[in-house]
Amino acid sequence: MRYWLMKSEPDEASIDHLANAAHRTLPWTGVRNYQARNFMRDGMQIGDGVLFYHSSCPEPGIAGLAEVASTAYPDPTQFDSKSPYYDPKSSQETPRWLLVDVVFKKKIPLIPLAALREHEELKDMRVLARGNRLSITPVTEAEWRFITTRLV
DNA sequence: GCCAACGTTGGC
DNA sequence: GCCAACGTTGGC
Repeated sequence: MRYWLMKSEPDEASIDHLANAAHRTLPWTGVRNYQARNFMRDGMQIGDGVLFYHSSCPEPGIAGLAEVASTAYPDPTQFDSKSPYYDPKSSQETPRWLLVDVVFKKKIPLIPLAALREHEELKDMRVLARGNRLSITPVTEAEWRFITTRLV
């Protein structure tokens, strides 16, 4: 059992979109970074905990809790020439990009980025690291426990 | 809109 | 394989 933080732009897919999706589940489309892909492919298992983070928005921060709901499989948007996530260099035979399904668990009062930075216990969180741009980052069990018991 | 930081691309 | 140029991310 591992823990992750996954960034999403709320205009595209917010915690409310997830809560209202069929089966409260969405495929995590659009990851086009190898490190993030590898976390999904090599690190994630069904049932892993997910901190659902809103990014590139007026109030960035953790907006809810979710769970990994599938193992990794090819992201269909890479094959769709009309999609902004289309990748002409990928092929059905050797898909370059993968995704996992994510299922809603709980909406929480937003924990703003600035609030995360206030806690000594969270100072090493990958998402808070200088210059971090990864859309998926591992979360330690201690960080997960602190956030879900103290900040939620 | 700015800009720091980082990943990717492509010429050599 | 190096590395400069470029594009993207994402907070502010």
